[in-house]
Amino acid sequence: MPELPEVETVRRLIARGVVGRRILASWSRPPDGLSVMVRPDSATLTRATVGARIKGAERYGKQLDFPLDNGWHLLVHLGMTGRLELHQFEESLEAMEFPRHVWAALQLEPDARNPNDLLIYRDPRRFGVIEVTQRPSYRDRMGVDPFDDRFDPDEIARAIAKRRAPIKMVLLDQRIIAGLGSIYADELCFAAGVYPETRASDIPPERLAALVAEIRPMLERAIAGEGARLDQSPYQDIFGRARTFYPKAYGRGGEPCVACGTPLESARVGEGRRGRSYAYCPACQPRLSESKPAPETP
DNA sequence: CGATTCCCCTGATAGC
DNA sequence: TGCTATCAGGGGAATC
Repeated sequence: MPELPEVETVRRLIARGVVGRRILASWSRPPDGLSVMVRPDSATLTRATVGARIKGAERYGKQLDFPLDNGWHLLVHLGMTGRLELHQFEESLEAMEFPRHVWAALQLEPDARNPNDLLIYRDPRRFGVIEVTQRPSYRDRMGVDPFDDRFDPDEIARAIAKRRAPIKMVLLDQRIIAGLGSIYADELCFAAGVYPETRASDIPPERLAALVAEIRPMLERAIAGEGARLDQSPYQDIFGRARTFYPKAYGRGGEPCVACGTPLESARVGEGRRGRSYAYCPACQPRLSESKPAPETP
């Protein structure tokens, strides 16, 4: 659920508090037999981070990357419910009792300008991961980030047009575009007037071009608003900030279309556990087979 | 290669 | 009040 704009917001907020600071100690919760949250393990986290200085805070797609001055990288993927938080640290890490769903913590060196010196990784749903590596490889399995200099709308459109899967699923494919998720896939389909289950290869070229052309501006607006505002969602908050990018389609099934007033519909694309829900306006985003929107109004 | 399916997790919510 | 079933979803892995 945190997608490119939300991850970028986290990056900016965290960067101010951590870049340039040294890591004094680390803690991670012992494995419990379920998903491993800290990779490769607690000992390596300590070996890689303690004594090192955080050089920067970078993002590619939805991946956060904190390069350290000892050659290691601290990587954080927020998954669906992951958070990075800065807190004021009081006692020793060993003595602290961390709340549920906190998987790792790093104690930072004191900084007169910033009283918060404890970086926490929390993730209730455990789809995220925090890891250390000396050779980050996440870019190898990722397509182009929309803010990368190499992002070429024509090239992206050509890649999309080769796919026969539903456009919503193709937009979610991180190997083509890195950073989109369910929210912005829905929003892009809405903005371009494309029915989300349309086969990507069936979308008229000029319409697909319009959709792709909207990717960067839309993400820019969302970043400016510090992420998408999801009043219905329990995962809306990042740092308790007021997010001001209001989705026009995502999560609005049953509500009126902002453009024409028609009630939006919600449905699911893809079977099984990897299916994704989506919302769309049946009037503004007609199916390809329909030359015009269905005349009947429900 | 692409398309499709199963899986991991738990908070929130609806239904009984 | 308490229980149970359902849903949400990013992405790895396996399968077709």
